[in-house]
Amino acid sequence: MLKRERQQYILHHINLHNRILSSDLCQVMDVSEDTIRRDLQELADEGKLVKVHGGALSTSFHDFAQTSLVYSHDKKKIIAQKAASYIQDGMFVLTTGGTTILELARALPHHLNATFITGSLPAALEYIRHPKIEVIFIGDKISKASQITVGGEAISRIQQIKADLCFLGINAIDVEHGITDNDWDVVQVKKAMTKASKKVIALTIAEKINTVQKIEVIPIRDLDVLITELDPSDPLLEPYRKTVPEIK
Amino acid sequence: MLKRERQQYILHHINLHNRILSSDLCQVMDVSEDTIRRDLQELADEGKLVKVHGGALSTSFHDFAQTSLVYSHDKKKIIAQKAASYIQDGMFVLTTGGTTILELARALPHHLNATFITGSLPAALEYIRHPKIEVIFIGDKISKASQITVGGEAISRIQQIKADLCFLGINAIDVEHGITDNDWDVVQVKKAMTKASKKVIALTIAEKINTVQKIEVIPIRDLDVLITELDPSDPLLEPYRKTVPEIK
DNA sequence: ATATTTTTTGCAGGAATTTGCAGGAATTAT
DNA sequence: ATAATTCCTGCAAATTCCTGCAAAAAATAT
Repeated sequence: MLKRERQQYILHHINLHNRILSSDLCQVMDVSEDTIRRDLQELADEGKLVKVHGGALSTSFHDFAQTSLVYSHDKKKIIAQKAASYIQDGMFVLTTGGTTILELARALPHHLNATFITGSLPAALEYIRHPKIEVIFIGDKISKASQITVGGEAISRIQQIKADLCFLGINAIDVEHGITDNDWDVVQVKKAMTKASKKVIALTIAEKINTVQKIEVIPIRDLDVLITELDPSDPLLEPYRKTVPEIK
Repeated sequence: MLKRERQQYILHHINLHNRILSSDLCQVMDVSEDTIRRDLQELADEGKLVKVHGGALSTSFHDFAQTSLVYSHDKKKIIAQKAASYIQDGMFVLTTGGTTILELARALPHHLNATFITGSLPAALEYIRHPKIEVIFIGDKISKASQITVGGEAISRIQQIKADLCFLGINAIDVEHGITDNDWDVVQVKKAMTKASKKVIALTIAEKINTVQKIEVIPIRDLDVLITELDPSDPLLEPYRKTVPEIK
């Protein structure tokens, strides 16, 4: 089979099915994995597909999960690792949106068997990449700024849920003013989520500690776990140790 | 064997089999590789075939791949332009998911002032990029394969809606079997959407015309508008003209 | 018929492409 | 943590391509 023939076949297949495995391709075409890899690499360089570990995806499909461009990416990865350890098989987990939650979504064990409930479009897109995670999306009006569901319909849906965990991506936290945010609609949803969960886990980079915004989500005393990229013994966390049962 | 004869034979063979190897040719004709190479080069210069490393490919084969891949964006843009012209300010618009709908979402006029209701995560992410579009997301379980909401909760939500338009991204359309798809859950949602709208508009690239899949979404007679990238007078669309009120 | 010109062909050599493989790194699965 | 896959780099073998050149063949002119 000629090289060009192979590449045409690959492109055709990918436009039809949106994805392809290298291993399947080299069987069908009877060439080595390396050859397929090189074909995919070339096509990717030409922008005709997106190469991923183990195969390739259609460009139109992949546009949504850019992993770069996240502020404090490495810090958030540390947070995500710590957060993921709280999730057990079979749990119902409520999550908000935000880049830290996105990192959590990416850091989840691939074979985790749990149900994730969220109103965040980007987070949902990450969750569905895990084969054994069931994703429930809370529908209603979408807030453009935060790419998250807001509105009364969403809140009343959330109130019907009794989840095990709620992961809260937060904008500001302060001993006195608690967890605060600046979008009224989003705050309503976050409030509802914390009330619908047995355990509330807040995720934040250290930069946001001891900052305050306009609207309260919950007071510190309603927080069960606080996770940051810092060592739990870091002095910056000291003031919270009195009130928050668990600091990671 | 004369030069003319050789070239005649090469063209004949390539129109029959879509491809040829230089090595095969010089064996069959009993001439040197160089001669074959020169023949192929000449024919390629005349545009009668496409020369590639190791042989040659039929132009039709090559053109098809080029146009359907490199220019598929243009095709979908054409479809999107036609589709967008149906949307008026103030309308409520239901849409499914799929790559063609995605292109529509990207091609919407920036100032459009309408409400879009969808269960597709990627489509919703596109809609929210338009400042004046209000986005309502239909929540429920998310189907991993299609990145779209499915389930009874979603369907009963949709049934409460009375939208002006429903844009249907389709997988297969056939005069006899109608619009068909291959995922039972997704079909239920699509069905509900078509019933909740005054006007049903199907979008598809010509490649999918006259193809059939396992499960019926709606019969052709329930379709109000069929939009493709082709000219409405294209013979491929002829069989649909009897049943579909409007073909663009 | 012979000479001259033009076209075609094969060849030599060196350049470029393509492919598979080995190894070790990186990622993913169990 | 361990095993299995997948990826990457460099390398080597095989194939194909290209350029220039000269012999052969064909066409044309004398």
